[in-house]
Amino acid sequence: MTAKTKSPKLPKLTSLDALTQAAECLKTLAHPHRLRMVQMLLQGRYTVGELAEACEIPSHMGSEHLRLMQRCGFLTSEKEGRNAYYQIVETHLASIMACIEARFGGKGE
Amino acid sequence: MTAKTKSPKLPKLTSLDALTQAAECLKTLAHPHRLRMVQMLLQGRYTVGELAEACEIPSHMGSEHLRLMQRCGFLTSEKEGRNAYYQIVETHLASIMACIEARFGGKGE
DNA sequence: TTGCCATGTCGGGACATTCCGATATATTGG
DNA sequence: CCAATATATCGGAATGTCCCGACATGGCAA
Repeated sequence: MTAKTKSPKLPKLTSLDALTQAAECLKTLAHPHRLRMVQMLLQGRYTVGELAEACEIPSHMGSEHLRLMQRCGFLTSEKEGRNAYYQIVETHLASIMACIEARFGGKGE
Repeated sequence: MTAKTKSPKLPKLTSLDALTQAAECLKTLAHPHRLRMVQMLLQGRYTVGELAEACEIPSHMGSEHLRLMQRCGFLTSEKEGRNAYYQIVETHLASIMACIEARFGGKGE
């Protein structure tokens, strides 16, 4: 019955659809190597090989991580000779990465 | 050799250990129902049943999601009669949730 | 051309997550 | 006491993720 509106606070909620999208993106981000790649790409320009080496993984696996993030709308790529450079297009990654660094020791701590 | 420092920009990086922890936490957060629960708990006080109902899932599944987030250090619980109330203890959740809302339509959009 | 290097793609095995039904515990009301 | 409610836990089936070796593509140099 409507009289039983016992809830003293009515929360404003994001739709479950939007949260499902958000969860997809977070899942894509939730990997140590992908986090490092994003952190690097927020600071400079790197090839697949450089990103993979910084993650201590073979470069063909780096390529897969980068493709995942591209599918999800985080990155784009451009080729230069036999190298491929990736760059960030999802601008919100900067602020999310800042939150993560604030919690889990920023760079170098 | 040290002479081969061809990198024009030297990025400051979070350690892979810290990023592994961060990825664990992000993976815990990366679920639509858990995101909604966190969003609600940032605004008020709710029982397991209320949180589960808002996610349109049976309450025993809500209980599992809440336990996951508790293990990860996001939440604590207190019992009151036959109800259980959860609350947020990881303060950084507020800023991360704000980033997510900024990207995926905040509350009500 | 031939061969090498950087990148991208495919298939599979190992492992983790998600969801659900069934069951367990604890508290309240009758 | 018994029954009903709220929460928690267990086991398993379906699904998804991670990592790897193997192979494919395209550019560059000798």
